[in-house]
Amino acid sequence: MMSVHDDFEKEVRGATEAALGKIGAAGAEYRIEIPSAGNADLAVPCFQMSKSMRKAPKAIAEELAAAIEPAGMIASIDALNGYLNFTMDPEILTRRTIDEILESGSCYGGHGKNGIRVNVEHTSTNPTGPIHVGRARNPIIGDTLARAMKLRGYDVTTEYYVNDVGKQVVILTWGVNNIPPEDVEKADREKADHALVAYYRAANRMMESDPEVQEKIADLLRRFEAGDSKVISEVRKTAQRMLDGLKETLESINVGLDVYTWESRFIADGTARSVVEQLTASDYAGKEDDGACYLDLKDFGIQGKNTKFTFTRADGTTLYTTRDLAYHLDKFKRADRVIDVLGEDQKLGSKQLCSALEILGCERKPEALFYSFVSLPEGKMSTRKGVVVYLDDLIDEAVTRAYEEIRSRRTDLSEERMREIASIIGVGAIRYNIVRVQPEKQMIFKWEDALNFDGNSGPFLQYAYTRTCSMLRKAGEFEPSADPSKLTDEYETALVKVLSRFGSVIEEAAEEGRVHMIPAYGHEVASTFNQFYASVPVLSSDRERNERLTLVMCTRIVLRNVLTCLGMGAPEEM
RNA sequence: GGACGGGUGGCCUAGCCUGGAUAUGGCGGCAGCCUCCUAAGCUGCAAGCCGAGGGUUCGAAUCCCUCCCCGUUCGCCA
Repeated sequence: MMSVHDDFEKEVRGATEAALGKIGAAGAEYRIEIPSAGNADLAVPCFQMSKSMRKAPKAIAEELAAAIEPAGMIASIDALNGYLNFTMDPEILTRRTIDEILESGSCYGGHGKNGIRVNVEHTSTNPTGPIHVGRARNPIIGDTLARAMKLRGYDVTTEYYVNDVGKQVVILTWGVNNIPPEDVEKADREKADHALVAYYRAANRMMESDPEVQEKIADLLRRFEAGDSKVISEVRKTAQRMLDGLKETLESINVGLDVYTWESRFIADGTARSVVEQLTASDYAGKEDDGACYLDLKDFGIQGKNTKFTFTRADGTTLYTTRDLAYHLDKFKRADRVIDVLGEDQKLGSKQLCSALEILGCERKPEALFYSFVSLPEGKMSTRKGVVVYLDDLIDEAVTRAYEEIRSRRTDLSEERMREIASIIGVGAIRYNIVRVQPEKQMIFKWEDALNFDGNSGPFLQYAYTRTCSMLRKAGEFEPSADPSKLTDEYETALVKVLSRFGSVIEEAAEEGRVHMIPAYGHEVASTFNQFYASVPVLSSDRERNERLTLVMCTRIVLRNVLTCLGMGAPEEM
């Protein structure tokens, strides 16, 4: 279905071309843009045609404006500063926007099912410790992208790749099975991930200082790589315990993943081995003196000291990226589009993976979405060193703050209800503050920013939402009406305009992975609604009551869709 | 040293891909607004050589070049 804006642009294009013909400049190049100034809806800058027409832009704009009569959706045309400005008929915009929102409801902003299967892999943190805020962008960006794509119409599957292979999980397993509980620091909470990470840290420390421990861990790793089923299942068991803790954290911020794929599977089912065989047979393959195999990727735009990408160790065992290749080949079978949400440290690895896929004759590539790490003012976070802020602690702090806020302003709510709302607000604040900034921008974690509840924040959107709920609750029964002749106030028009843009925001977020557009848009909706709320009486209005309530209803739908996309709760009161 | 990303009022941030009118929004600061639908709100004010310098263009935060600062990376780790 064509949106109001698409239809309007089409009419503007038609009118502009006709006008150019009339003034003897048919075929002139022009652009249509959204004005950065003024109240018009679309504009045609007349600067670029100025040279060939040998006329001042201002004069061209004026001539063009004079050559166009308002018709159809075009309500008025005017020339200003060398721009030809078009204003859309507000009545048409209002009626079509409201009708579409009421008709589409929770699907508003989307496009209907498109049948394209998308696999979004996100989070995939090593199961060696709790999720810390340095990595917290991953689940939040990934989950938001998945939700936006779902709304847009994709058939989305989210997936977590569990690294149950390699030195790190072996160290953890050794620690859990060999260090007595009294030798590790007491965990600050009982969740498995928090309880287990102490063993991981202790094992790392012991390994560094005690050659005997180092040898024991090396031995365990050798048995693991040799396929010792007892060792493999021990490691898997530890990883599973850790993962259960991670899942709990993810659930608490409304992130649920559809599929968990274990890395060890690609060793067990032989697909990693088959990748090795195919790569070895390729023209780019080489072998070190000691037997390690590599691809030389100098022809694939990989630059640096070393263009080699090693895919087996000297002993022939596979490496992480080798197994990741098998994993991607598997994902390609299951989805039409494969998206990986990755930390910026994976950039080279991802590029090597794409080159290797090409060498394997695979025509498809994963689409990578990279984000920069969140660091602390004193430097980067490290699970091993214990220099971290855990996501669980951030959530607790945010919920506690939200609880205090509610208790200070509400006396009519039950304890249970206040706790429930506090959780919705606290979690919303965290998700919003993280997804707000474009992924590639580095972030420095500060408690006061992370816990911001005012202005450009999650609770700001939720608060506007509760206002819509409260008004509709108090209004009781009413007859919905999109009669545009009764919604002519500037605040009403501004609100309708903002609501009408939701589809294009979702399009950009979903198609280009620009998820930070969603919170920015949500803030605009909430802010425009708050201005309307402060200036236009609704419940006490008479002649326009139904139309205003209908507009409030539409705002509620859009805000709820935005909140859903952001994985934030929509509280009826707060 | 190479590669990739970031640098926008005191602080955080949008815009950059696709050049265009007075550079977006927030925090903090200052001054106002609750006899009206929840003040987690609204209104107003102060605050900017868009990292620096060149170039292209009628026009540059946006494109190109050089340089500076920050982050990531250049493992037979994951």
